[in-house]
Amino acid sequence: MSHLNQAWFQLIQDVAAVEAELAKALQARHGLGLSDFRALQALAEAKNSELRMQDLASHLKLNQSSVSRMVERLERTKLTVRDVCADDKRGVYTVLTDAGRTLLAQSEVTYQTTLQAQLAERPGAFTGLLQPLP
Amino acid sequence: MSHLNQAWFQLIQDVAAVEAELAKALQARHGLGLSDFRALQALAEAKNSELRMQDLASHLKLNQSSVSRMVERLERTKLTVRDVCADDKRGVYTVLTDAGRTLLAQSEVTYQTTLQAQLAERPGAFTGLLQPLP
DNA sequence: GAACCAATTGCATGAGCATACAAGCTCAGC
DNA sequence: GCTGAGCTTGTATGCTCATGCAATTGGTTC
Repeated sequence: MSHLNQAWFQLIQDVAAVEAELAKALQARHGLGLSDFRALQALAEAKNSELRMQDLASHLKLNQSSVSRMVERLERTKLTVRDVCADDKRGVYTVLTDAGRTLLAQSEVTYQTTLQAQLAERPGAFTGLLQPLP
Repeated sequence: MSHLNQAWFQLIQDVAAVEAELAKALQARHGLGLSDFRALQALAEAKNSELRMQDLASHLKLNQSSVSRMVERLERTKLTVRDVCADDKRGVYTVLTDAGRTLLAQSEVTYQTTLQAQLAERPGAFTGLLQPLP
């Protein structure tokens, strides 16, 4: 196996391990999946805390159907609500609720600290990949 | 969102995109999943081209049940065969067949060229992977 | 109405968790 | 020293979940 090949395999596994820890922490402490968390983040950053399904999909690099189902989950737990957009009735806005904003704020602490801890545990694994090289 | 946070998100997406391309290429040209491919690689590198389920699992960082099902797939397509080990009758070796070795050899070309192409398409995203930083 | 776009729904896949099952090992008690 | 209960180790199976692709439904635009 070539050097590049091995390096890639190693990277995949390091990335996967960190992601798994992030997912576990969010799930355990806030009952939130990783994609769900990132969706909330995207909404919070969006204008009016709302996005169309499509925009959410392209931001998260998920396809329409996955987003449709994800939003279904988020709605079931009252973190977002759907809202038809007035100007184009084909479209649906997904809007962050107050509950969603609150949970997001809490989750972000978990996410941030877990991420830092995980990176610290893997010194060298991501050198050059996260900090723009000096 | 913090800088680290953003950088991580970006890395995840780049990695996911490359992995998706690898998976698509392998599936399209050889009818092989990415994990399946990596399993064949692991077997080829192992002594006698055989590994216990467990060892396969720990190498691929998959859990035991996933590997059990994966090996089932590989066997269905005649790429591997199961073989009980004589010394510990609880154990089962998964052994690469000639067909498996042949398919692997072909797939590795696809994998390698796709990987290089993908990395080349994302200049800067993976600096530090190719040349270990000086 | 024809072509198009947005969102949802049906179906298949690959993965994890919990559990069941099977083989071998240990050791107390006779 | 033999036996059998209980533990350990290795594999398989049932269920569930998130995701992708393909087909569908409903609204829009020309």
